Amino acid sequence: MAVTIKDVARAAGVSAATVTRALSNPEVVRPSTRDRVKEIAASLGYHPNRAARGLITGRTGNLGLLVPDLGNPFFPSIVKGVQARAHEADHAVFLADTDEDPAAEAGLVRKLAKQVDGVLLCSPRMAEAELRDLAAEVPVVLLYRRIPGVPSVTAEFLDGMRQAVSHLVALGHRRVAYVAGPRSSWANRERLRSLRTVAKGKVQLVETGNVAPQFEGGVSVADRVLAEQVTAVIAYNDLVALGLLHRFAARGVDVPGDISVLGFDDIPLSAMVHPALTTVALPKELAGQAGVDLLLRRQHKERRELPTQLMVRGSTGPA
Amino acid sequence: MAVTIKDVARAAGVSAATVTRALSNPEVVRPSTRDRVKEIAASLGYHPNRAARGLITGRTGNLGLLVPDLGNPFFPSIVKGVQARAHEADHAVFLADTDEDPAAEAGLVRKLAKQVDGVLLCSPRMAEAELRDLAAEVPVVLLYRRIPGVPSVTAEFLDGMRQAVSHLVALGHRRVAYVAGPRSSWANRERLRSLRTVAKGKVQLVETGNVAPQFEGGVSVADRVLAEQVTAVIAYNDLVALGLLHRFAARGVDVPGDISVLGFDDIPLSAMVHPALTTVALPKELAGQAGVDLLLRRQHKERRELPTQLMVRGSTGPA
DNA sequence: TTAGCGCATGAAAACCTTTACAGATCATGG
DNA sequence: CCATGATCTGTAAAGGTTTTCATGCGCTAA
Repeated sequence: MAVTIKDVARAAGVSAATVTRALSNPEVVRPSTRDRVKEIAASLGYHPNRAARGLITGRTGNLGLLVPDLGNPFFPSIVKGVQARAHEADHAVFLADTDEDPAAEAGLVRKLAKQVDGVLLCSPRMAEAELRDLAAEVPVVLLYRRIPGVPSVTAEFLDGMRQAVSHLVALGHRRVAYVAGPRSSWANRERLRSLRTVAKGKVQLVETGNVAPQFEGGVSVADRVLAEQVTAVIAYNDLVALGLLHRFAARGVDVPGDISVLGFDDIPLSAMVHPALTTVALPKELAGQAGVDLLLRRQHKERRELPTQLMVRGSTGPA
Repeated sequence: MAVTIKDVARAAGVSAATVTRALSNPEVVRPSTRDRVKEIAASLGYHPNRAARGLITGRTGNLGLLVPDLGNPFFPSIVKGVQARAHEADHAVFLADTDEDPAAEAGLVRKLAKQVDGVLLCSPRMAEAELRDLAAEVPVVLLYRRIPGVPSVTAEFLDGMRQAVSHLVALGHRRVAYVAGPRSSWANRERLRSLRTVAKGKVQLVETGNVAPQFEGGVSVADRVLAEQVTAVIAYNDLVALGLLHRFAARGVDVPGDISVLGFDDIPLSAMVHPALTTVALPKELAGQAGVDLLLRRQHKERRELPTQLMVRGSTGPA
């Protein structure tokens, strides 16, 4: 059926040990033998059985990636980055989508744990204690979340918010609404904290409550935002901002004439709508790549904080 | 380190064989023994090493999923469906994104082949011969592509196109542009064929050439569409349609007042823009699920063709 | 010439699980 | 009390790879 190392060994007239050496430790085998083995292996289409290899080396060559919702375009971008980088490093990627169900996450990770060398976790809502337990069981790198002692990749939220607020201030906005995301989300807490810090003394902040981090969340809160008499609104993320835009358009509210809208994430979609969404771009593919690097280099203490970038588009204008 | 079957066996005072039987073949072991083993296994946190199991059973409990571009929101939806269904069946999912590079696909699949029980292939562009070879090496189910002899999940393109054209005809459109996707894509050929069939005698079809199946493709062809003096345009997919909408908006062309726009796929995004996009909805998560079912042989059919549904939204109106 | 060394290779053990087969235990009927 | 059969459990092999250790060989230096 499948071609095994023995088939190659027999065809090359050497032992299995020599085959494995020729392929994964080439310098220890005589060049003539090595070349012959390699050639025969290639012609037979031999690839080592990774399960068997993993059994003895303890390393699987796989890694796991957990995301809360592929429906949010933020995450496919991360997946792309992880995927690409992992393949460069000759690793395969297990993907799990938890469908925004934090309860299921830990279980999923534990099931994957045996089959992977490490796990990348996009888990804004999982309890911190749970996360810490997990990190003790299997190498973990957190994506867009920070917990002391656990390696992580995040972005400079504070700087991003500063860019956003400066932009609005420059346009003359003095009273700005913030539509928050899920209260339990780390990213939400972080964004809110950053925003409060940078808003202090510069703009008056109106918090309009928490919504689901989705398009519908933005739609549902849009009318409340309008009632607040603000000249600009910052949304938890782009999806929520798009929900706002949608409802504003439906009500005939002009953006940015009547109100400016600012998002967070810079999902591809944001450049496609009209008016295009001004937003704080977070590195996504880059974050995925950085996460893989952290995981595979096993620098367990390390942490990376990537730069953010305000993307000024059509949805913001003078107050 | 990790807890193995021997640890459980020792703790329970039985042999490894009894442990494995107690857990995966419970009826053949005496109830009292079975319960004790199960209890101890649970308390030790024992999970069988899937690699080792796979080595002997020949089944891995994993499956592979290949998509051309996660950046196209069509595919994350499929991934979600696959993922959810696979987990229900206690299988894990390897994901590979080929970044629209058909050349890389076959290699990726072959590398994965040893680690999976089967592969789901979203591969609109791979050469048919290559695909057939692959299907001979590892169980394959094709998603949104059909090749004789290979199990596949597709949708009723013809019926979808019929719904779309009937809708336009009812609105009084008689001259309709079609923006085609990549010439090498199966879906493109299929859509074009269906469209020609249903358009015959009902509307005059203007084909405006092939574009990349992305937002930019739509943007780049929008002006050419306008020059054709049509009252409606059908795009290869939603992303292209959104590109059209974007460019139309920038040029001050009113949709649907000046021209109606119709997409294909129904990606989540299409309902979020303004005007919302009228489009032919293809089952995505459902297709993923059906694919998994086919692969795991929970279903004995070789092929499934899922229904499509025209979603009438704001981008189409009277001619 | 031979001891000694380095190098290339092979044999065998190990990784963890499942399963075919054999052995052990026990109850039952004769 | 023994033979028989049923039920339960243990032994050992198998699966494909990597790695440790040992072997054999040719060569150099004494």
